[in-house]
Amino acid sequence: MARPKEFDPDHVVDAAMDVFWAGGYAATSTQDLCAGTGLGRSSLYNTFTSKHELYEQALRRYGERTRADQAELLERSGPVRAIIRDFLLEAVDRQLADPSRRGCLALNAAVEIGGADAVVADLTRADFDAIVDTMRALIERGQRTGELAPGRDAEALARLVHGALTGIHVVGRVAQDRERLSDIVDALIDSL
Amino acid sequence: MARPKEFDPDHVVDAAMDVFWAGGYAATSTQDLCAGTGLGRSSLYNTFTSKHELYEQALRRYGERTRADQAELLERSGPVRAIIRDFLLEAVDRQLADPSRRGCLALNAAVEIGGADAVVADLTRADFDAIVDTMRALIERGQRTGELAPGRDAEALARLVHGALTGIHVVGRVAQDRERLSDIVDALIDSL
DNA sequence: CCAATTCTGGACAGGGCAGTCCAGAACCGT
DNA sequence: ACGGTTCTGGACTGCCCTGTCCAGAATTGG
Repeated sequence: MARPKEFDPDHVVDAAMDVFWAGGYAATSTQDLCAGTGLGRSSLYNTFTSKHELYEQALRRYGERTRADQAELLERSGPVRAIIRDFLLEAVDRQLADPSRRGCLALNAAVEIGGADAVVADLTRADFDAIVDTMRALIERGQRTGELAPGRDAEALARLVHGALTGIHVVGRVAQDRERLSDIVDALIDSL
Repeated sequence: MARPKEFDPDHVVDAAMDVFWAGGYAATSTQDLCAGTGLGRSSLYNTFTSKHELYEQALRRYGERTRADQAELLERSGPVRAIIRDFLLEAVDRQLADPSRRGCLALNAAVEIGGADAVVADLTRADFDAIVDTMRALIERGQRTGELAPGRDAEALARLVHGALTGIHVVGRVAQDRERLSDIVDALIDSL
């Protein structure tokens, strides 16, 4: 019917996600996005309406990815303490292995423009809630199996786990040493 | 000797701190700063070399303020659990009372440009360490008085407290309900 | 009251920004 | 092979950005 696109929009969203992730929203220019995705300006604007729209799509993609990771987490067997511990330590190691320390895209988005942009606020809040839901499910499992003390509020504990994760991502942006981050994990796991 | 400035630079730094705090670094223009401080461009640039320099001074001022708050915290008497709890709940209420949800300036700075700007990374890391130091001092006090279990690593616990505080500031940027934040405090205090 | 110095307001410069536009290229169904 | 449609590259627009400059105003010491 007509000339087909010379690129896969899905891959472009992935590439744009990386560019925004590394530079944030405001400091990333449309030229950066062209360079990072390999598209020309026309193709970018023809497929995605605006910089902001592309950012939203990148955020959505990020949410899909992290939700898939969490679903995989729920399928693991064994002590939930170890599952949560490994999950957090993976975040620590990923953060330290990344030379640009980009942290968590949803967190970065919430902090940078979550206060001024309702759509971004909704997307990031949903991402946060998804992590909390996963953690609550794990904690409830531990309480059922007797691994964890049954009396405590699983939702509140899950939110504390999420708080620890935000600490890892935030402090990890500026900290070089592993202890500052792994201490958080140790103290948390010890507290469950 | 010469014509004196028509403004107090200290007050200007305070005003600039508010402007940056509300809008972040990249999204705040020098015009915004002129409007917020009441200075003309010439006066701004005559006193502070550049937007970035003014941002650094605002960050330093913020550090002074928060360190003073923490020193005051250490002078309180009574159960340290209550002291830490009140400290965190004050952060929750301040966050929810603020319609623009600006959170913590140091955290916002670390997340927005801490990965790319070494000076900002140093300043924010120092702010984080100051909070951790304060919390560790309180926890050690609690361990000495027998209020808290003495065996646990006070430094690691202090970093978990800081993680909870980052959670409050990050989630508080996009959450409206108090429970999402107060749950973190409850679960944490219950874990000390 | 004058001279030296610093401050102030506003105009200005150069560059980068997001987004548009158009001419030509590529494709597909017929 | 051709007509209709969509895509692509690159030039272009208008705006806003940070930072500079300068002419005049304000102040103080002598």
